[in-house]
Amino acid sequence: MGRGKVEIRRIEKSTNRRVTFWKRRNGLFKKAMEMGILCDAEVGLMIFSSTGKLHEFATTSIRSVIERYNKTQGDSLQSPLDPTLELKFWQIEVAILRQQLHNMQEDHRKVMGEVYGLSVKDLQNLENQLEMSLSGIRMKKEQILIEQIQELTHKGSFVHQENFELFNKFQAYGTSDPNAVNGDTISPYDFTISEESQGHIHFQLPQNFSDLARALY
Amino acid sequence: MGRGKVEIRRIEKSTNRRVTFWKRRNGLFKKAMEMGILCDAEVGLMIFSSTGKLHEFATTSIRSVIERYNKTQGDSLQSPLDPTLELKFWQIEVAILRQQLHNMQEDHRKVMGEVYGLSVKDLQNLENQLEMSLSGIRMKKEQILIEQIQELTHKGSFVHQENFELFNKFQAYGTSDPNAVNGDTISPYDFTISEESQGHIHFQLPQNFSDLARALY
DNA sequence: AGCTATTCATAAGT
DNA sequence: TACTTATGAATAGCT
Repeated sequence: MGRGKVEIRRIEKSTNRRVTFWKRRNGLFKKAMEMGILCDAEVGLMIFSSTGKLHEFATTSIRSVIERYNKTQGDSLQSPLDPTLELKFWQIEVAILRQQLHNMQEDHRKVMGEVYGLSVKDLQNLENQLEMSLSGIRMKKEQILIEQIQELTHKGSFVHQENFELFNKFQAYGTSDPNAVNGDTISPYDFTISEESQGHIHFQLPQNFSDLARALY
Repeated sequence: MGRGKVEIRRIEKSTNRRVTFWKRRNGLFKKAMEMGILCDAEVGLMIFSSTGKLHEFATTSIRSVIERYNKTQGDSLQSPLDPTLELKFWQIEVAILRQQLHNMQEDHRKVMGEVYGLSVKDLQNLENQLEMSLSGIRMKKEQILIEQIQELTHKGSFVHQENFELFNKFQAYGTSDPNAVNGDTISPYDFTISEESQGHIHFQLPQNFSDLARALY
């Protein structure tokens, strides 16, 4: 990355080395942090620059990481320190609290996952099913209307004509936005059944239903 | 980097988390090594994965890095020379953890309250509004039917009779369970529009909608 | 475990 | 010293 490929070997020019050190130090810290967050890991990073200065990063604290390291690796080398009873007490206290915190985090994640996941899924499901359901009802209605037309076709012309006009009125009611009948709105959550270009009836869920689903993501 | 930008937050799917952990672990080690070589630095990196396993990298050795760290930083804290300060460290650690635990509990309560409360409220709201909305649509339909009757009343008896029969057919369609028309079920989530004793049309939400609301309590 | 499409990091340049 | 940009690297989502 950067202008041209770079060989991995000590940068001789100290100015360049210092500049690169800072750039990469920051990059490394960033990635260490991301690793900690993304993968739920405890990360500790210590860097001594060529001038001897310490640069440290840790998701928790370096000391915590070192402690954990010592515990993991074997206590033999760990403590040149005097383990007084009180010291031990506090260390145990820390261990207990860490455990509690960990459990709490697990709980929290679980609940979030379940509630959010389940709700969204169910809501989505429900939305789809409502759409399918209405679609089914609409098709049946259309079918019935068509049957009516066919029935009427077999009657005398005058009566036919009269009935056909009536049919048209019903159809106008049934296939156009009901609000259009008198032009006002029933409620902000009305279903809208609107006539589309192909003459298909489109069932639209109340806007806020989708909003609700989205909000739960 | 990768297909699409990624939010820096805990990866919930453990499989993905493990995969990402390894990819990034290797990336991090590589960059740590490059930093060590390019900038002539001593680098130590410790990572505890979410399963608790230790992953370490160092240009020299972790031990060396820790010792240098202790020399540079916390002679007083880490060394056996001052148990009082050591004690203090652990006490502070306990205080920090307690605070985190407390915050976490607060968070947890808040989220539970909001998610559960809000969802149920919204769902209830939505259910009511759907009912109101359908009720409004139904009333308009009835009004239109009534107008049709009145119109027909002013026409000749034969035509009137014919039309009235037609009207009755539509009414039968419009006020009875649509499933009754041909007897099958469209979907388990169908709205049902059923004729009640007073001839009122009752809009019934899909059963699972109420179930959903209840489940979220 | 490999493969790309993409985003990211950063070496030079200004 | 800090900002910009052309490029090489890292890696997320898929198979």
